[in-house]
Amino acid sequence: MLAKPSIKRSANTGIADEPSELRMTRQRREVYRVLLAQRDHPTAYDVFMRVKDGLPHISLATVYNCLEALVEHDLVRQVNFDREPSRYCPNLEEHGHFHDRDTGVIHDVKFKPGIKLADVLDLPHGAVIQDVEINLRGQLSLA
Amino acid sequence: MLAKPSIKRSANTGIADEPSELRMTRQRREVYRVLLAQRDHPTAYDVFMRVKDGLPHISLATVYNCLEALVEHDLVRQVNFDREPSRYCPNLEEHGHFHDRDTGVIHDVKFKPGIKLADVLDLPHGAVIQDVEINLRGQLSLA
DNA sequence: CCGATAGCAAGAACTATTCTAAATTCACGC
DNA sequence: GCGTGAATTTAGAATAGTTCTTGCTATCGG
Ligand SMILES: [Mn+2]
Ligand SMILES: [Mn+2]
Ligand SMILES: [Zn+2]
Ligand SMILES: [Zn+2]
Repeated sequence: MLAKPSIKRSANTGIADEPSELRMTRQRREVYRVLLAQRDHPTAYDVFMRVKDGLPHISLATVYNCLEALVEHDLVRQVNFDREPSRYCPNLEEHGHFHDRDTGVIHDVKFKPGIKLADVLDLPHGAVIQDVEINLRGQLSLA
Repeated sequence: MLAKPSIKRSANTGIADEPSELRMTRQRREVYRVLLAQRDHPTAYDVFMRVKDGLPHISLATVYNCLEALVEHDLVRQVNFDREPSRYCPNLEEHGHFHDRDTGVIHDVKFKPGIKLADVLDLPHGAVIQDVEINLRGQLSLA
C-alpha cells in the first residue's frame, strides 16, 4: 500500500495542519502489540478477544477506534475480502493477500523483486495511485 | 477473474451434477440488460432504480437475488471497494478496478498483454488461484 | 493545579445484505 | 392445455459488522 497523508485541519482556521502524531495510549499500544504478536490477519473481534487478556475492561468500540487510528497513521493495513469482516495486518511492505479456501488462512503475497504495478496494468492516462489492494482466493494443492 | 465452477450436488446422492443453467426470468434478464446498458459499476440499489423503469413492481430483494444468480453463473462480477456497497460489472475480461477519488468513477483496468499474475507475484507453493481481485484508488491528474 | 483537547466505554443506531414465509411463475410430463 | 413440484419473486423482518452518541476519564501544555 502506498502512503496516504493524514491531514487534519484546525477547526478555527481551516488551514492544513501537520499530520498529527498518533498518541500511543494503553489501548492503542495493546491493540498494536496484539497485531504484531500473531500475524494471522485477525478481525476486529479477534483482536478484541486477544486484547482483553491485557486490558479486561476494553470495549469493542475502542478496538474499532484503535484499529482505525492505526490504519490512518499507516501502522496497520485493513484487509477486505468481499464483504467479510475486515481483517488487520501490520505488514507494511507492499503486498497482496491469498485466502486459502480450505483452511481459511490468509497468506501475505509479495511482488517478485523489481515489479511495479504500472508495468503490468494498463492504467488510465494520468492516474496517480494512492492505494493498491490485491486479493486472491484459491487453494493450496497438497500434491 | 478466473472461472469458478458452480457445482451443485443433488440432495439424494451427493454426486456432483452438471452446473445448472441459469433460468432467464424477466427479472434476471432486465437486471442483466441494465448492467450491460450502463457500465458504470452500479450498486444493487442503483440497479434497482434503473430496473424499475421496465419492471415497476420488482423488489430490492429480487435485485439482490438476480445479481447473486448472475454472479454465480459468471455473467457478472461483484466489485468490492473496502466496505462500501458492492458494485456490479458485466465485463468478463480479466481486469482490475481504479476508483477515482475525485469523481467517484470506477475505471476498468486491463492487464498489459502477456502478463500473468503468477509471473509478478510470489505465490505460496502449490497455490491454485480461483479468483483475482485488484482494486486501486487514486486520482487522475489533470496536467 | 487549570482548562482544553483527546480518548474511552457502553449501548443505541445504522445500513447493506440476507432471511422468512407466502404467493406466483415456470418446466415438464401427460 | 392441465396437474404437479420446484424455482422464483415479493414484502417485510432479521442480521451483523461497523459507526455514532453521550457522559466520563486521561492527558497535555502552561
Ligand atoms: Mn470478489
Ligand atoms: Mn483498502
Ligand atoms: Zn498482510
Ligand atoms: Zn469492471
